[in-house]
Amino acid sequence: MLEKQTRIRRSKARGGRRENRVTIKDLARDLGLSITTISRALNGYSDVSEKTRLRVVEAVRESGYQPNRSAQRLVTQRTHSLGWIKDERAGAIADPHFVEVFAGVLRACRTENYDLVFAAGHHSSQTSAYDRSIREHSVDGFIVDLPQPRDPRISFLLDADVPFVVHGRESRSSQYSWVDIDNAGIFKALAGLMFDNGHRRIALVNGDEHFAYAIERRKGVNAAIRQRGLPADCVTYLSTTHPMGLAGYQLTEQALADPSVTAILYSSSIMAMEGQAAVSRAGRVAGGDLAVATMDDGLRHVDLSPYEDLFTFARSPLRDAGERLVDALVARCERDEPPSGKEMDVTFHIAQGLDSAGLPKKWRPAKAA
Amino acid sequence: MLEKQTRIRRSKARGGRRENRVTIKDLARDLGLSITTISRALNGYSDVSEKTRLRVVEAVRESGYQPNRSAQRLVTQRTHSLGWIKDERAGAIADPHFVEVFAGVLRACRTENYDLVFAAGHHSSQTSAYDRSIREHSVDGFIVDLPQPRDPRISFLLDADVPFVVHGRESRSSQYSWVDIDNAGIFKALAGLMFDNGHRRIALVNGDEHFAYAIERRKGVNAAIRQRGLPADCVTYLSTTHPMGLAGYQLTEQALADPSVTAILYSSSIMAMEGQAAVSRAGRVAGGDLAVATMDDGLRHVDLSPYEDLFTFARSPLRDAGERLVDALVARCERDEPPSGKEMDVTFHIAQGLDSAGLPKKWRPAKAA
DNA sequence: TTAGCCAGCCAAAACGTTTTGGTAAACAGT
DNA sequence: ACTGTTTACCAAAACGTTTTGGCTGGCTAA
Repeated sequence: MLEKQTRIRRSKARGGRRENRVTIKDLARDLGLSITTISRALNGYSDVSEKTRLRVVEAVRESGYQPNRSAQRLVTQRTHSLGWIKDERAGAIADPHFVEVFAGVLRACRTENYDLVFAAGHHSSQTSAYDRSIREHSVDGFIVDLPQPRDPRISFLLDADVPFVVHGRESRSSQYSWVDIDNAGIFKALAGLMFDNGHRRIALVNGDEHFAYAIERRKGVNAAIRQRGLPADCVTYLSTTHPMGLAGYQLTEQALADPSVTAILYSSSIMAMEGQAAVSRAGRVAGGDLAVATMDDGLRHVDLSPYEDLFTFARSPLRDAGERLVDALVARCERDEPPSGKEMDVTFHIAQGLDSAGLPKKWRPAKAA
Repeated sequence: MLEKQTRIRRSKARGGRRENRVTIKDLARDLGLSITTISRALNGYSDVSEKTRLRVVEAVRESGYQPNRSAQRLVTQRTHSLGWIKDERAGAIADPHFVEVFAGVLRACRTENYDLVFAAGHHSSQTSAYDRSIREHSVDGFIVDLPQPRDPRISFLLDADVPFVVHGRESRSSQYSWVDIDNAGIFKALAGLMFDNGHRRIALVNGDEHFAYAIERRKGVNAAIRQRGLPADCVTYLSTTHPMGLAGYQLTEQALADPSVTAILYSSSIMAMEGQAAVSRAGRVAGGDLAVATMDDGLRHVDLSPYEDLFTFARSPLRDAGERLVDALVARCERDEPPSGKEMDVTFHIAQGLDSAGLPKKWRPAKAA
């Protein structure tokens, strides 16, 4: 016998999960109130008597009622979730810097009671991932990280007029919310400390200069030079597109190939640590005949304690930045606040015994401009 | 003048985001068709003529219509998203093993077109995080990883009768879907190889034996002993609750404190690598007078190439496991398939020149039981 | 007493889909 | 010509909330 073949779905089959969850309707029936009143009681409206509100709250507690998010989403046009589409270049999600920000974001999402929808998108298909997500209405706003100078994702999101927050900044930073540090100012200060202690040949071991943060850092170092009227060649610029693995060692090796280099400024404490093998190998000593300063992002799974007194640190925990990101984004999604930028605090932690030029042993803390 | 104080919400303020998205209603109007027909055309029902379907598809294409997920969620009772509530013990999301699984999960989510809702929950509050998520209806199913022998999260989820998949296994593995490797079999095989090559004192550097996987691995080693009638003290058991950082070095140091140990079996390639410093320090040589075997999880950000010919590896990429997890979970959510378990393939990669006892230099590959 | 106000409640509409249960027209078989 | 089947469509209900725009009855002020 042939099956009749009408109304057969090609795709999704409807599963038969048993749903006997308690809805607002059940509560209304049980309490002899209207749905409206239940809803308004729970949402803090003032036109519900205190007595009734307590009855409702009690009923909610004992029934375990939790409003159905899907229904809320539909009617409020809010999803109560945030999207983060991470560029999945090699190692991106393994990068300890990312992990640190991620941890902060997760924590803040929990306290703000937002869901985080995380995805990894290939670079080329990224705007389409945003596009789809927006048209589907699946999140209220996005987190964008590691912007490039004029980042196409940001162009797209600005155009789509959808809330987002950037970890970092690029050219259009007045048009969106961002959380960042004063990269230029910090590196200007660190390089300045070195110059002011008599160093005349230093190396900058920078991150990937395709990204805005690294460009700013280089600019900061340049500013320190110009401010003092020093020659351009007093800095050896080094950078890497692969900040994990061997970069710290190799770039340090390159930096020390010129024996007149007396100070190295690192863009990350991981590279600074990795570089120590090359320092020893070159017969140099950090905190002895070599000054080392580095940006410290407060990576909790990297143990810097052996270097606490040998390196100078500019410290600004990325985890805090992660939390701020969520706060800023939620402010924008929920209360429609105008774009705002936040420069995270930086504390300077000055190495002892670091001077190679007979100048005062202690660097004075600097205030990032 | 006093403000009238009626109907003031305490919490959420409704934002005024401009919504001019195209809905199914717009399409229906424009095409002169009913909403039903549009919906059915798009969902692959056979009661729409091919001609009409093409018109619909074309209109969708040019209008950029994307069904509103919130509405779909409400009516279908499906969210098309998966939840992963990760225990946020120290270093959990920084662990390279996790990162690898995560990468696989993300990739599979993209191909399956599922959203991943990721959260970090403190151990104590975990079941309540699941509970809330379930009652809110915010995901279709959960990923659970690193089970303990009788894991309370699994108890809870079984009880809640909600789809989930476990990376790993514990006592009740017939009741849920899981993806795992044959931990006992693999470690039985590796230890067996060592014994069969004449080693009589070996060390097991295991992971955290609070977790099922590590317990299984120890059992596997024990089985190898029993099978050969060897004395129990031919294995030194070592394990750590902090597999990152110094554990590899320290445990190796401990293992080699007994100079009669001629082989070390590691639970992770990271520990094996970290242990090399201690090996050198003890004046021993991996692949020379010390046999080293390790589980290799295919961590892509760990460069094992220096050890390719010195260590023996049992290899099973965690990324693949991540992809399987999603496949298994989607099968369960979408098609309500019964629980199924999957043991991932393992390939053995045998070190050369590893024998310290004058026995054949090549180990023969073993089939994990 | 009466108008006005306020506190406290509610019915119904709306959000944007999917699904149910049809109908009308065309076609086929007798 | 009549009956049944098939094709191609559709109106309305449903999903579970929030919000709008009421209404009622009691209190206050004149």
